[in-house]
Amino acid sequence: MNRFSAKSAISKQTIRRLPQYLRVFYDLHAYGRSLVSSTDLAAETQLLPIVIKKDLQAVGAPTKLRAGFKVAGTIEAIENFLGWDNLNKAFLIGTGHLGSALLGFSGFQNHGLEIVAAFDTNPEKVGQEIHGVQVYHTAQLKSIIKAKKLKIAVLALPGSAAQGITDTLVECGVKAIWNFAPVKLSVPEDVAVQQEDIASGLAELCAKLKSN
Amino acid sequence: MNRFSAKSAISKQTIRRLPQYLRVFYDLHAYGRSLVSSTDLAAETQLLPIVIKKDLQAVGAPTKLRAGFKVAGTIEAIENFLGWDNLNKAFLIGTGHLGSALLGFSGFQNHGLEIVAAFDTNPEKVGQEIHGVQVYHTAQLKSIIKAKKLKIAVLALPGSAAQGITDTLVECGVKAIWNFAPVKLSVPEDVAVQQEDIASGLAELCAKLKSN
DNA sequence: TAGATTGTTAATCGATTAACAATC
DNA sequence: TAGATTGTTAATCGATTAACAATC
Repeated sequence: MNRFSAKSAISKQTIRRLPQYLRVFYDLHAYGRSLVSSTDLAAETQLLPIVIKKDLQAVGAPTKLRAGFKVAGTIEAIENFLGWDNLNKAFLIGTGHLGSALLGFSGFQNHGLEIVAAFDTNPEKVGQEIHGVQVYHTAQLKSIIKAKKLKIAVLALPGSAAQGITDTLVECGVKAIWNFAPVKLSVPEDVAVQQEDIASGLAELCAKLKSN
Repeated sequence: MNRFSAKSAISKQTIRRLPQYLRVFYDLHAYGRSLVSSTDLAAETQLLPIVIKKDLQAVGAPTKLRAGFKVAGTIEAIENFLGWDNLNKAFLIGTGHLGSALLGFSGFQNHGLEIVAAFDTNPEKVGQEIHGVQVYHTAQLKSIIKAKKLKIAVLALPGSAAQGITDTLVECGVKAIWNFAPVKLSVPEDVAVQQEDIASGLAELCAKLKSN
């Protein structure tokens, strides 16, 4: 959020909870429920009813007064808010352990993401298919991004290579980078970066373990 | 944090930043730096100096007035706070794409975690070694946990199986669960759970992308 | 000394939680 | 109607940021 863009009324924490709601609502929908109250959702999610109410309100989920949230409409509202109502094409850089696992994670299809190409410099990987996705040499990065008009990158490579590749991605007009390398990336402010650090979660767990 | 345990003075966000500091300090140490100021660290990490000062203060990192933080001592302080100064033995349940990737992630050795066994029900996996870790049948879970006195579990299995396995783990005396399955686990309050939801990060990225 | 830094308290900001009115 | 719920405003809590004193 920079000082020129409109202030988003929706908190980061709310956004992080949305996929959880979505999963519950998919289940409810599959069971044929058409309405669900925040108290029922609270039992299911271990969140407070007021948190759920506020979160769903924030994305404009439709309600029926005194009866709860409309299941089908809420799914639409969340998917629409996140842009998950149609698939965004993305590509992966780095097909090591983590990268391969990401390619095998079919769940992304439910999350608006379709990985249509992968890149690596390892000659044993280039030319192969991993979980149905073609692996190209990183040298082809620019031409393929431009040809396929890709805007979303997933980075699963060593920290030392991440910033260099990022600069290339920015040049090619990539607008979103999901970064699993343990380095903070520098990008222009019109490029969205989401930094994942698996060690943060482990640190939290270890801190909890010590305090118990 | 329940109402009986002492209130931890250190915030969750601070804890999540500790691994990042640790990486920077390892580098500084490797380069032979013995002192570093919070302003220098700020340039490196893209955090504010005051954030760094407070975070490191919270874990008791040693300083030299007017000169900054002592590199070696700060590494010790962070590692000690997280319990990463000696390896904790852990085990993995579920050797699918993600589980295998976790086994291949050598970085855990730097983060106080050593995965010494893996479990799966798939007959093609049982009896194999993945990245040097033996895969046992889930039926052997109880006996191996007890024999090896394991206290930390890493869950990388389908959501539908997670709670059932968790109940078994709790019975066996497991004290910490790092859960990659997309379900909230119910556990007694003396068991630490860290929930990872990869979709949360993707949701954040998509929200940023839309607002740019 | 001057200046850069840590140390520490206060102010601000944002998210969560509580309270209660409005509704059917 | 009574009661369960959403809707909405206020209070609380926690984390971040600012300000400035103390230090060498």
